[in-house]
Amino acid sequence: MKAPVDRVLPDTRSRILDAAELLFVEHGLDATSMRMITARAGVNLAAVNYHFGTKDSLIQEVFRRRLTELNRRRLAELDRLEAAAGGGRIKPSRILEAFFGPALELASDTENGGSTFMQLLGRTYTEPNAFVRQFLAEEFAEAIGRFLGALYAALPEVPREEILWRFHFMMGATSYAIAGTDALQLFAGRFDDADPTRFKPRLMSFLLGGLRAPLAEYPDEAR
Amino acid sequence: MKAPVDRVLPDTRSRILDAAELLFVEHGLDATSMRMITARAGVNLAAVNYHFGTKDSLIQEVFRRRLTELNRRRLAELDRLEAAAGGGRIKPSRILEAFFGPALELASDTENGGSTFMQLLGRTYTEPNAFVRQFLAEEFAEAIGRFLGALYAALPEVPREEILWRFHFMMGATSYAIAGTDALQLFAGRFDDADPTRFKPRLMSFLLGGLRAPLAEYPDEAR
DNA sequence: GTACCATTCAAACAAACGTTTGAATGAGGT
DNA sequence: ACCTCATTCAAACGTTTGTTTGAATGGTAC
Repeated sequence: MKAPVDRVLPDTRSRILDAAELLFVEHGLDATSMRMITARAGVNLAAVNYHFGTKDSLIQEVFRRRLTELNRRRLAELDRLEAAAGGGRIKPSRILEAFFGPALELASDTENGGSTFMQLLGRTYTEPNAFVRQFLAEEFAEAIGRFLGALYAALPEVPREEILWRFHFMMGATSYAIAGTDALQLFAGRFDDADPTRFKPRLMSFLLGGLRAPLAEYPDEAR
Repeated sequence: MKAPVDRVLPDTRSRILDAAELLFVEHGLDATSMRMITARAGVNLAAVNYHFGTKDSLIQEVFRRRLTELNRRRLAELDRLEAAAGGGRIKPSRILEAFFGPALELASDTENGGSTFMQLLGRTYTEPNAFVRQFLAEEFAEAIGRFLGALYAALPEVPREEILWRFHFMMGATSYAIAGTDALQLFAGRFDDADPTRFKPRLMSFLLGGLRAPLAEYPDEAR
């Protein structure tokens, strides 16, 4: 039926992926039409369906080609930490660095479209589209599981559920820092400098402060 | 031309707004069609255009009716704090409570659709749609300006740009906590309890820890 | 040189989109 | 009783959507 060669990437495929990535950030997944993509990529309208099958498959591939590599790097860093610790405890700050570091580095790569993609990823975490959610969850499952386990081991005195929540909060803060800076102009004109390479130490400091914050009390009824 | 009465809200208007709010959360703004909205609201297709003009105006009204009240409550709380302090310093934790407290309370109101709306709001912060961004920015401008000013005054020893960033991070963490819990199943099956009333103390503790974190050093080149 | 096959292309497809229209409806004021 | 006017309704409007089709194109292998 449809079996495009995969050993050699014709330029068309990459051009489509790059154009789609850019347009998805500018207009969102739904608001980006096939015609917009093929026009910017300078290819024929039918090329997307020929190379990727459907628009959904194209979306999936836009994420997959970057995410696989990102999470591979994260897990490699974690492997290094665990090997170096040799069964001993790992400092939480190192774990955070291993998880959020690669993301922030990718977010500051403006030459190969990494920053574009990270903006896209940040705003797609809250995407309602069912198949995108499903796909992202699968792509992240392993990395999140591993890093949660590492944090549990690094902070044995903190309840696991608390760590779980704080990891969630940290991902939120990071995604917004990357995706939301120019996306929403809530802080318009207030940031001198939104370059991820520059705010990385700020963010890491914030995340670590949040992770280490004293445990709150949990009344049965708030207020 | 088009001047519907505004002193009395016919049921149709509210039914449309409620249905739209729900569907926007489920499918996103673009993926929700007029026909889906009117079908769920049980009204005629033309009713939306009659009552709101265009789909964009409807979107705007969905946000406006809740946001105006939310930010009014936030500013009222801040007014109280500033009056009580009488020119003296206000504890940062109180300021955070005044800003994020009302949002979390609205997020736990499942009876009047408040939680639905807060999920919608959380994921709309990163919405690429130009007119939505513009509108949200205007709606938030006053509150953000006031609260930033209050934090500057409460933490005079912290550089303003640092506070700005941390406020951004805090908004990100909060939005995710509200919008991302069930939206993306990254943490699927891991949360026992996603009720906002229950995670509020957790989040507040995390935010305060992040706000108070030691300042990072800023090397000219990271790594 | 010719047969093959992946790729490109212009054109068309049905379906769904937001919006408009003009007639029907029905409660309220005079 | 009659006029008024906000509201509802079924139907249609012209666009745009993602996808499909069948013919052209052009390099590679024999």
